[in-house]
Amino acid sequence: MGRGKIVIKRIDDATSRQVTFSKRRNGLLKKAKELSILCDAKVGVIVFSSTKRVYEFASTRQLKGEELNGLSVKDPENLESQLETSLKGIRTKKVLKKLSLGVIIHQENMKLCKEVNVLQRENAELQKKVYGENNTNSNKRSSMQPHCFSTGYESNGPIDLQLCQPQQRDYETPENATNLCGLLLQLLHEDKTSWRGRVVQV
Amino acid sequence: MGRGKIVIKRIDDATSRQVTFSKRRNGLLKKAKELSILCDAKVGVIVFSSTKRVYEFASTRQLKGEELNGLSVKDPENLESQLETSLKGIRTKKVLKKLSLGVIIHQENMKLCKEVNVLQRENAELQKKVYGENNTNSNKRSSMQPHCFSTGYESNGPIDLQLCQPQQRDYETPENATNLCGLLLQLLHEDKTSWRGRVVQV
DNA sequence: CACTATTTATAAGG
DNA sequence: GCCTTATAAATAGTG
Repeated sequence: MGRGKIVIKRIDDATSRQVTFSKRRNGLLKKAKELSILCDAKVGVIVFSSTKRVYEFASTRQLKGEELNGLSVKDPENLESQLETSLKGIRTKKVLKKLSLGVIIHQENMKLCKEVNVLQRENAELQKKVYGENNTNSNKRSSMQPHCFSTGYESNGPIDLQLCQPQQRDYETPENATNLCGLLLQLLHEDKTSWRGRVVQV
Repeated sequence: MGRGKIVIKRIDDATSRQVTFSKRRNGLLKKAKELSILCDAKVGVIVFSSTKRVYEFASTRQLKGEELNGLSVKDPENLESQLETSLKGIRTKKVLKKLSLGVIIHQENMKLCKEVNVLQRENAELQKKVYGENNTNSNKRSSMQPHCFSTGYESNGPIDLQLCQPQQRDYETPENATNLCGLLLQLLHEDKTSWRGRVVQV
């Protein structure tokens, strides 16, 4: 959407990158706001510039101060109200459930690992039969490890909140993270700092 | 940007709203991804549909398998310690650790499900070649249950823990405990007291 | 930062 | 959902 078409890859020139960052960041935040309004959805966007400045949009926090102080607890738009509803009746068991869920997901993970390994062996056998012994290597896969973290999940390393530090560009170092957790972390962090209007807005 | 101009206000018609939600959600996630790539920024986007599904994008880097080997649910020392550092000063760190682990494991589960499905398809093909069409049934293993995603877990895909529910629910209010949205809300709930009654100035 | 030529997103409608 | 098309919006390149 401009004078010329661009390829989506890191912009090398620092100045251009900064300019584009500024433009597109605003665009993204605007879009986020529009989506939340048009479709009545809860949307959160957080952007860390390479200089570690934070820009964000969060639809659940668009309420004005007065709304947050008063009746908003009953407002269905209010996150807290949602929490209230969502957690109705389970509060006393929530820790147990969380643990249960964790265990179950973990068990499922183990099961899936086994399944993958079995299938891989089976596949290898079948490949032999179909293509002959000497071709099996070409289809070899590395086998799964017990806890199944070997496939390189696409998300995070540790969460980096030290926003003042220059950005590490060493991709071998697991230094930063953004994903759902990171986002929520930041949202919580923002809460901690009172959500004063120091960032954004559209 | 369409056949007609629209005003940014809640779309009344539910169907239109859903359609627009879908389109704009995809657009937003795409933009987020582009921004993160072009400008080398960390970007997180999370969208909760009105049906409680969660869509997210988070700029990430691919971790190498080696970095993740050794991480386990029972012994998440690596992650924990990394989080410990990053979350210094954040009072919700305990919650967030759990949350991070949960999300990571969940994501891993998605990948495993995908992998299993791919392997099964491969297997089926090979079986045909080896044993012929009419024998495939005899070797059919019990396939992954519907709790597996049929499509890959991508950064902008919907997350729904209910689809990954491995076992019969034998704990209470499963509808809350097995839904990611619910889980997140639940986890956030632990921090609710820090939100409640806070004066927010915009 | 302003300007616009272009590309991109998307509203409306199969 | 997916496809098409006309049009609105975003924005790349430029001054």
